[in-house]
Amino acid sequence: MGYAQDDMEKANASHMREPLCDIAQCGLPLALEAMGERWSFMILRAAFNGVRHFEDFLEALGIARNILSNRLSRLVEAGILKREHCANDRRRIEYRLTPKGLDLLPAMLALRQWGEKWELGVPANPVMCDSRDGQPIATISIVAHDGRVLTPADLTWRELSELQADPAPAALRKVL
Amino acid sequence: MGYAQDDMEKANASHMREPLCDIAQCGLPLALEAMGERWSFMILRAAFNGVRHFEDFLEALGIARNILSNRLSRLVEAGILKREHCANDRRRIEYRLTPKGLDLLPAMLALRQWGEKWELGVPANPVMCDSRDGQPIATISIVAHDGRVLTPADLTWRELSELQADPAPAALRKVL
DNA sequence: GGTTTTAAGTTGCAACTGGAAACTTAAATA
DNA sequence: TATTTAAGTTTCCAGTTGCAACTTAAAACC
Repeated sequence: MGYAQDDMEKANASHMREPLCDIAQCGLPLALEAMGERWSFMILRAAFNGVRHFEDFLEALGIARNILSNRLSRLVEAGILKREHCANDRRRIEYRLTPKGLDLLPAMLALRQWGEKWELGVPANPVMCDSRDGQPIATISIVAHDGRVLTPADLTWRELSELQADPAPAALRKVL
Repeated sequence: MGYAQDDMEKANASHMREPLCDIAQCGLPLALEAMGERWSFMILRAAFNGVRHFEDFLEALGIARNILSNRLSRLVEAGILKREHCANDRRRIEYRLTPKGLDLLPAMLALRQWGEKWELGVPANPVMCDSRDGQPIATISIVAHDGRVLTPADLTWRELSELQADPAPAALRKVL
């Protein structure tokens, strides 16, 4: 039993889809390598909403069984989900977010907020709130080390070496 | 000339790929509808780095010409990029980020930071910095309305109606 | 104990999407 | 006018997706 998954992996390995940008020392291509597939974020969203079992993902997402199987395996391989047999019912498998998976929440909420603002147009329901005071969370934004909110015009790229040599240079080129 | 793009659109329309989640009033599926394709974020990254012309995207990304053409068209359709003929050289077309596109920067940086932390393992080069003081930006995080940083355990979903009726209830269920 | 049900995953097949390379179109330049 | 450049299109083939039916193993039922 179960050699088809191996075949699928072999097939992937034999002419492995070229990494999105293997030269760049940039986290974005690496993040997309793990999360760039069509269903990955939707599976993650379901996981954040407490979905843990194969059949429940299936129903929540309306995804094909084989694709779900493949995506869950990849997310487990990537260390974003962990796969565990249920103690009381050994047929059941629980997929749970790892710390690495939980750490994707800011990125996911930023995307969600963008979609709400620019595509949905109205506040989505339900609203993500702070459980301590019940208030909606703030918009995810880029902030400086001292907490000021930054816009694209306030940002610049600096070389690591330059940054270490001269922490606060006089003039910096703007990115945009 | 130029009927192939129309054909492509017709082909799309005839059995249009079903939206990722058309029922949910959620921004995430909508965001993924616009940005979920394999190359979309990499194109956006290049655009944020000042790439504006077809051939330059081609070289920067190592993407196939037809796929780039198709993705740029979709990003323009989605209102994330705008397409403009250069004034001085009418062959050249400039793709520039719109405000809607610029607003994806927090999501992109959150993904990049995640990739750096969990996949790259070391700080990527170059570093995104505040141009006012040259310091690296803070980690993108989820903050409450009053600025406290929140973890997944601090978060809860609330219904819009409930939120309006009772802004600060006594007990709230945690999401995770 | 034997049958049925449930959970998870696999297979085969048809349709669709992606990528490489050659081709087209139109504008600029020599 | 001939050539080059920028952007985009077409062709063709390989790879991926999705559906439906099938398999496997454990639990529940009778």
